[in-house]
Amino acid sequence: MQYRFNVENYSLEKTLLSGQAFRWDRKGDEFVGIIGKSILSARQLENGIIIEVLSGDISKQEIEKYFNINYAYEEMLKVLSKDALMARTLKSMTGYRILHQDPSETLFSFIDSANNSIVNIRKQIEKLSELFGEKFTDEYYAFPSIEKLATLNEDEIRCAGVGFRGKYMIQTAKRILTGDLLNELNREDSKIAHEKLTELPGVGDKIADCVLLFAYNRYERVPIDVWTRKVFCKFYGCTPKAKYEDLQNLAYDLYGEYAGYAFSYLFEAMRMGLI
DNA sequence: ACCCAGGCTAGGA
DNA sequence: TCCTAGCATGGG
Repeated sequence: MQYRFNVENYSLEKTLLSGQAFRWDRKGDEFVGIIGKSILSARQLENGIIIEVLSGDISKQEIEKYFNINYAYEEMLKVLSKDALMARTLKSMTGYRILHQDPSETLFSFIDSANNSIVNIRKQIEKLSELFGEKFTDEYYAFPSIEKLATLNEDEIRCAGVGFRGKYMIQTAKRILTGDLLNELNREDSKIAHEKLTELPGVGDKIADCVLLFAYNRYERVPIDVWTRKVFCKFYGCTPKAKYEDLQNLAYDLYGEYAGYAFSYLFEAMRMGLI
């Protein structure tokens, strides 16, 4: 099955190969990725994208949700462009979008991101899936289930190369299975959701916000890492050791419901030396 | 041999 | 409340 979405300003390269998702690869002029137990191919058009389901039974609706096809992107551009710094940053990264990924996969992927490099995270997630995920077709494995992660011991999970983060994944998996946290977060205010996420082992302020931004469509949340702090220092007069919550509030005062989008652009631009 | 990577935790000031 | 050593692993 193949779907064509006519959307302006949707860059597959910027979106799928950025640091928000880890299971997409460029294969020639297309991008191939895994969502749940489906394999998808994405191709860039001038005024849209084509998504082909290579394997699996993912629905059109689920694809629209994952890619956030109906997000009011133009409105976001319009509002943020009133700010001079944002206007030029947006232009340098046009088409970067925030996806709506699976909460569990996003959570465990970003627990793996602590003091890690994107290249390593990608390798480790593939290895985790190979070792502990369901094999749904030749060479392709789903991301491990929470139940499976909860049964592992530290030695087993370390075979995926995740190092000290393995024990956090196991502990967090066990904790989640005692309740329904990941679903409950949908109904929580963002600040409460952030607090609850940081109670999980291996999840601090920054990783909690990655999960909220990339898996719960909380576009007002800003994952504040070393690069984001550089942005705050260089353009907003902050000091290097400003408190996380203070920076978070400043971002919201500046850009409100678009703060997460704004700083995702600033993050990408800063990392690539564009600003 | 070092240093760094989309940080977090525990322990002490 | 603030500060930092240590953390596994891979790559420069």
